[in-house]
Amino acid sequence: MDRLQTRELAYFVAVAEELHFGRAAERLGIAQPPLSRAISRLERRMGVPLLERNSRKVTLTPAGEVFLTESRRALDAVDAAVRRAQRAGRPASRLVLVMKAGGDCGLLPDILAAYRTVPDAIPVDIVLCSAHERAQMIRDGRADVGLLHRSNADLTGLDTEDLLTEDQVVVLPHNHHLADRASVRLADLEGETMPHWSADPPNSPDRLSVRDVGQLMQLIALGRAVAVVPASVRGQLRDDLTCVPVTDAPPTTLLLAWPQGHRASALAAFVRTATTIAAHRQQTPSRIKRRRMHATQPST
Amino acid sequence: MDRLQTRELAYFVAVAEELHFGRAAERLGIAQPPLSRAISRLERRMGVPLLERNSRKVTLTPAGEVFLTESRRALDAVDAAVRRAQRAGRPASRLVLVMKAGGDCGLLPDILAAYRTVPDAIPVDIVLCSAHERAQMIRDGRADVGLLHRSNADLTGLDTEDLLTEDQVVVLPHNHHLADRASVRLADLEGETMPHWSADPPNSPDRLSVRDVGQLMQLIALGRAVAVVPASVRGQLRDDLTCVPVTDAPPTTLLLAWPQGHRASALAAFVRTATTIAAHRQQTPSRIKRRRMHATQPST
DNA sequence: TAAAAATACTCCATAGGTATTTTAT
DNA sequence: ATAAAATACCTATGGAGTATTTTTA
Repeated sequence: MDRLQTRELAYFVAVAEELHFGRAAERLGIAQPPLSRAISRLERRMGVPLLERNSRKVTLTPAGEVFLTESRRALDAVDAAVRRAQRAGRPASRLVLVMKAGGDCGLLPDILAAYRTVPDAIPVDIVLCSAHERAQMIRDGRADVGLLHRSNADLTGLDTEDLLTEDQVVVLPHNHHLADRASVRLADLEGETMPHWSADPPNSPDRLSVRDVGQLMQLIALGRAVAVVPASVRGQLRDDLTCVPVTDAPPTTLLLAWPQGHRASALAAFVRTATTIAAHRQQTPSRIKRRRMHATQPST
Repeated sequence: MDRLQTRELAYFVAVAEELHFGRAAERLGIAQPPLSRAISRLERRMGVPLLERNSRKVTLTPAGEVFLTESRRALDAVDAAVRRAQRAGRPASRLVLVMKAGGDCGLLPDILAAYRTVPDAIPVDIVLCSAHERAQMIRDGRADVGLLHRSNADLTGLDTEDLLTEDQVVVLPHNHHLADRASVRLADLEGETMPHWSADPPNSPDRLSVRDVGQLMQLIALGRAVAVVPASVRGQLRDDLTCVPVTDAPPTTLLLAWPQGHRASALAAFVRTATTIAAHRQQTPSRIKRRRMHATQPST
């Protein structure tokens, strides 16, 4: 079989996401019939049915599920190829760093200050974005490097370097019955609502979901939820909230992530600077252990 | 810019590899003029020159270098999407394992025997291939899982699990001046020729390169080279060769690798079985340490 | 019976071919 | 002088549009 074109992947992704040929066609800016034809030709060429359809609904076959995730990954890779080549062409202009607001554990000012003193340092652009977007932006070449928490993200396709490991605290409204405790255990939080991070606006109101820290804190202030977060958020807490250490929550790790296998010298210098600063910082607040991953250290 | 088609990536890769529009066109099965046009349109669309050309030679710009590696990766991802979906469509037929001949440290028979007893085990196809092909085959979906040595391979895009760690020995012809030593150090091998693994037939005869163990052993028997290899090759040595432990060579790690993020149940069961068997085996020959990577353990 | 996918057909944009020119060594 | 890329011009495959039919919940 000759190789698929990205157009065919994109068409399939649209249909698989909409589960409706008409809406998918609209999203793609084409008419419905050519889309139907493209998909059936795709299935014929691949020799595998990807969708079950009748006149009332469209569903993915198991092969279709696999093809959806794989196609997304492949399209990302194509887009990343272009973006990275373009960046390499307009030489070493800026380093784009993605992070969540407040997601730097207070480490970033020192890192930036130290990086500025490095020979050949280039300006660093900070892009703030919601939780799930960060890894994506690195993967598809829109960003060069990101600050993430290990637990928070899917790290496939990224190389990483741990910066620091923190204990976790639970954020509570002042009137919560655990708010005055010196510490709590996870078991004490049994039955509390914990929102999950969501990329899109809430679709199912049955589970609480938030897009950013502001939304999360709002829900906690309203008594609708609590959240276990890294201890460093203490420094940026609203007046109406308080923190209590969670003694048995696993420590969480802040890490730098960048596209797998990338070794641009500006990136390498930034990563080295950041790990140095983080290692230095990690000395001071004791009881916190620092671990190092095996990830490839970029180098010139 | 609208998204590139894989055709355009493939055209660029051909030109970038051949560094000659005529030969690249021939390889692609098209005429030279459309290829020239396609590449210049690509550069115009991307806004970045990828190739410097004059009538005598073609060279890659820095952006072109980046685009070459990124394009290869993207094309792999597209091919992998198809192969994996096809595999998911023809349900759970066989597990394809790639390895180098003799590259299992004698572990594979036990692993296969143990895996056969697992519920829902499926047949395992063994594909033997040369050193560099293995990671590639896993990445592009031709294989499900592979046996590799850490040092030997580029592990980007793969999840891995260490199986066992071995000390290394140097393979020598009987008449070599170090052949009777109880052990040697790396410094003793200073000045010896060490072939490197090569995917393609030798192109530059100045550096010795080999494609498989047979070729390597042949060169050693001829006194043209020596090689530092994992201790387990002792069991498969030709009569005219001998092994001497290298005391200060870093231990080498045999590992299982599979496509990053893949969690098919058959694969997960195989990985679990293999690590269990390897852990068990590792007990017996002492002085060898076992380490575990952080890689994602696939699970149903 | 009605919403939605599949067919039938038509058209044109663009991938690709052939012939030729330009360019740099 | 010549090898090799670029340009000019032509052809035709197949991607996309409109109109219509088929399907099944």
